[in-house]
Amino acid sequence: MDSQLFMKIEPHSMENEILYRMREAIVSGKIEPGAHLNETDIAKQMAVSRIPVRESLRKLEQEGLIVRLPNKGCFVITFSEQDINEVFSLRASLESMAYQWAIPKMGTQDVQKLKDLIEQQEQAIRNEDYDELARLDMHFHEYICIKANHSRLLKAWYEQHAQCQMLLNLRFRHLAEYTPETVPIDHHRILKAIENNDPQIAIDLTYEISERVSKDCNETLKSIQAARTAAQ
Amino acid sequence: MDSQLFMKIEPHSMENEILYRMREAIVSGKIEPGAHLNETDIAKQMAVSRIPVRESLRKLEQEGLIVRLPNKGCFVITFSEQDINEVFSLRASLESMAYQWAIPKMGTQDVQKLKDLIEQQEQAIRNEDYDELARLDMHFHEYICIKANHSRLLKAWYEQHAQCQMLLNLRFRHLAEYTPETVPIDHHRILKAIENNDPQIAIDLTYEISERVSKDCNETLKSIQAARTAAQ
DNA sequence: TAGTTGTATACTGTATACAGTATACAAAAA
DNA sequence: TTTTTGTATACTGTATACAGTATACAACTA
Repeated sequence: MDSQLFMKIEPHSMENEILYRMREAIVSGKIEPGAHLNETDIAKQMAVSRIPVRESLRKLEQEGLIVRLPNKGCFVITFSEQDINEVFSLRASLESMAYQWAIPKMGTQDVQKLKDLIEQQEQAIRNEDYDELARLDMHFHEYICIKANHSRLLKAWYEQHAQCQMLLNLRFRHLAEYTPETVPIDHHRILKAIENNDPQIAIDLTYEISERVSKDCNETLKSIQAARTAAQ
Repeated sequence: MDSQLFMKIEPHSMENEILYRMREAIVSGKIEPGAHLNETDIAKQMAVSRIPVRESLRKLEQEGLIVRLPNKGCFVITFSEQDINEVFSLRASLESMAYQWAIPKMGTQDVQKLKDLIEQQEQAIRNEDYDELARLDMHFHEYICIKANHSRLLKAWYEQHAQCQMLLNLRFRHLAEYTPETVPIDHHRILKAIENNDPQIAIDLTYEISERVSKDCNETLKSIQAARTAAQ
């Protein structure tokens, strides 16, 4: 075989499939926070044995999306005010580090790529496609974290990010006033800091944005709790 | 039962036992970096089935102590220069955050506790008990990270710390000039910053120390590699 | 001899089966 | 009626068994 005819086949374990589906269901909110995840049920639904389900649950536990209680099973994480503050503050701290590592390495094609992402975000807002907006929002930050070229930083960021996504989805479903325009506006400001090769401004912005979103999520949490106690 | 007669029994799964033992063996260097971890062998040695061993290996993978290759198994992590830089830089970044969160909360009894740890370190050096010194070194930083009262930060720190310990053990076994005195000296300087309620100085010190230790470990790595190529 | 293919072996990945534990609820006793 | 105890049930934790895959090496072919 002297030329590359076929694409590489990725080792495709069931576990990755299971993991991916469950993570999606939890992050998107299809499974409610606090819900009990029954291994046998999940295994039956997906037509696999409990073992790969268990192993996926382990990974989700490490990612912080579920909590495991010995001999009781797995439960989707519920966020307290402290949890929300933790998630966003740690994410902000990790992104700050990412800016310090990434900005010196960034060239014009990186700036262009980020510019494109912002434009796509504006388009998504015009289309009222907020799922797409959330994805593009994520890609903007992800791009910078990848550019930092720091695998451990990236891994830690992904873990916090999954929980952020979960909270942002929760906010989107429950908060009346949703202001999608803030996403590209914030990103424009960050991009400017990148173009000026000034990590410190990007870092200050990150903490500012983080603070704001954290506040938003806390309000959402309170309104959900208020609605729940009112219903009872 | 009107009074507390018996201590609570912690749910004691085999897995925790297995996890603890394997982690210790890897961090301490009893198992060489790069070594293949055979599930069946380990299960046999510990007289358990492969399942709890597998689950422990998953956790070690998430902690970054081992690498899993699909259908090939688990291998103890080997550190490249990039890995070493990553581990120490991320740890420094996390500790910086810990200082910002912890220092405002610290009182005289915290300072006293840290002072005691430093004294114990000096005693350990006099006793030439370097295992104990490593433990006390760890406790100093751990105390601050716990005081930050940020569970996600603490979790991320523990993950980096396990790899740091592994590298420091490697250095201890291979590096000729070992200067244990630096540990309490550095800690004295950090403690002073804490007493002065000045996180920024503590942060600057952390990066300085991190840089130094990182350099040391990289040198160790090179000397090990040089010894290996010479042997071949 | 060099390169390819077949085959054995040993390992991981998954399925099934059973043991251990938590929980809810009914029955019994105070 | 309230508290305690027994019991059933359903779940997780673990063991065993087997299927799928990677690797090494022998046999074969050009």
